[in-house]
Amino acid sequence: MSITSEQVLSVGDVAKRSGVAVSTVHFYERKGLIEGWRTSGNQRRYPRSILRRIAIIRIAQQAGIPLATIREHMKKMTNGPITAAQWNELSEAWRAQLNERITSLVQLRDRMETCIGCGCLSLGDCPLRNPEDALAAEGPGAHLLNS
Amino acid sequence: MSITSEQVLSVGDVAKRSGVAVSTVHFYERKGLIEGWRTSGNQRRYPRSILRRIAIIRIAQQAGIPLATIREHMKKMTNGPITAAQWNELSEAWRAQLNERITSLVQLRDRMETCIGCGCLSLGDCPLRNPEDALAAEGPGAHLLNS
DNA sequence: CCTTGACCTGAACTATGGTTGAGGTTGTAT
DNA sequence: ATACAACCTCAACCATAGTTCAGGTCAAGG
Repeated sequence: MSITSEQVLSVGDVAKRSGVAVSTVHFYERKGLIEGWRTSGNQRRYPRSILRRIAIIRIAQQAGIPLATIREHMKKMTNGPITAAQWNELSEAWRAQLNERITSLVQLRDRMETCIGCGCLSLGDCPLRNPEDALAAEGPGAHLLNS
Repeated sequence: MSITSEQVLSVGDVAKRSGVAVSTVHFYERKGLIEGWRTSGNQRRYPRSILRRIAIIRIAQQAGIPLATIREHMKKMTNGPITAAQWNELSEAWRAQLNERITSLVQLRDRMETCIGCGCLSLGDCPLRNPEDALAAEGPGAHLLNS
């Protein structure tokens, strides 16, 4: 065990306990997602609460939130342990985006299933086919359909 | 309108009608996702069915399938218009991955909602909190929790 | 004939989320 | 005291999914 106590963690301790690589801890610190302090010998030290922060970062990433957005949300929080109120604030914001992602994926799945059921690729009313046909019908103008 | 007919499309026609940029058509061709032929003057020409292929590529991307995987699946198809059977084969494969993504996002959302409801950040039984605590409880061994 | 827009290639650049390696320092155990 | 693991920085590199740009060619209309 390293000399770092239960309360103060080295970068290696953080990596082991959080499950991310040491290089990722460096990376998150460079990106302003986490913060710590340095020893007189310039080595990183973190409070134990950094583990919760990293867990939250990974959760947000699973929800599809980019790191830059996560950082903006996390900046509103204190450095110490995360309170329930802070967690509620974060998760509220992320839940909305998570729901959007889920909704659009479910819609896509449903449309794919409809398509399979109806064998509609040769028909004109396929919901998956329509985006393209709508364009073809409009002629050669600017279509702006990149989303 | 360009000289290219209803059946033969230039790269610009494809871009306009499919809604992707010309550079993206080039890119897809380089990556082996689409195929066409060249005029005597080395300009790209595509059959009209390329539009359906590009529509399918975008659908697969929305489902979270990486281009390399899309290419592998598309390689099994003929160059001409896509048949219902081919579409069924593709969508079967992608639906499975889409369902996995949806399932994991829904689980995440549900866990977040449970967390919000119970204010469990300070308790030991929070399903979102557990991954980290499990590690902390195990001590400093190798944890392999990167997934 | 000649201008102009669309096209060509190849290389470089963007952004995201990291990993890897070189070269040097710190810290702990023996 | 010294060896060895863990740490440091900075730069370069990886993959994914493209976009942009320079320098040159092609083709259609006036």
